[in-house]
Amino acid sequence: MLETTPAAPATQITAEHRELLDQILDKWSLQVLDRLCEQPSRFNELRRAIPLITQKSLTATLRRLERNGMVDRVVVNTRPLAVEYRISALGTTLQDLIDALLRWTTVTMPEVERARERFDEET
Amino acid sequence: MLETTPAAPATQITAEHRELLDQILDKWSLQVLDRLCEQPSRFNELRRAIPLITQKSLTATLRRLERNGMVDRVVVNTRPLAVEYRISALGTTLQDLIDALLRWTTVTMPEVERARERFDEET
DNA sequence: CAGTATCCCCTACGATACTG
DNA sequence: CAGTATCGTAGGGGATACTG
Repeated sequence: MLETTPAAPATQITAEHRELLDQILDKWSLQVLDRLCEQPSRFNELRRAIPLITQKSLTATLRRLERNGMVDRVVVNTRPLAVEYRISALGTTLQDLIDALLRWTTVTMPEVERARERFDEET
Repeated sequence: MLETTPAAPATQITAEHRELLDQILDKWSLQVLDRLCEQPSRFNELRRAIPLITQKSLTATLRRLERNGMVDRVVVNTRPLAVEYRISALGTTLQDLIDALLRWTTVTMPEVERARERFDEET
């Protein structure tokens, strides 16, 4: 059988793909990354920029992003100590993707809303 | 200081943005959408294409995608009944984004792996 | 074939309190 | 300031059984 797609996209989603995306497209990461793409920020600056996030979640999100190499944690040894988070070189490769996702949601939202209404009112 | 980015992206992530993305970038949706972009599929075809998904999760995923207007559910009234899922017009607007995400993960994965090792071995 | 219906677990997240 | 530590909960998802 020769009916495999001629120009196969070579994009099979594996468990690894999904795991990585899960760590970067999770509840808070996009917002953190988006902010850090604009400017390096300190811990409490991020909290203020993302008002609904809790300390715990922000810490967890930053650790995860740091572990995956998306964010650099820079400790400035003043007293009291200061910590700055910056997008990493690897992290910047995400910027276009994030922008594209945001643009997509913005453009698509109205149609989605209508689709939901249609779906919901079908008894 | 005039160093604000000249063409500001105007992309503030709101709760609505995140809610929509959560419904489309969740655990199984990408795989389902990816498959449906390639070809319309029946329920059990999807199960076979995505071996690890459970019936329950597949049903839930398809309903959610249908509700958001990404997928069309077409019932063919044969006996026993057949149901075909197809990507919708709205859904196809996601295709490039999904491809971009997959390409990004594929390209980035090795560096991420190295970053994780570095992070993990720092005691 | 294309699903519901249960039960159950686990963990992601929030709330709150405390610390170097 | 920049976090840990602890407790408690909601719900996403799995396993299994059943149905038009």
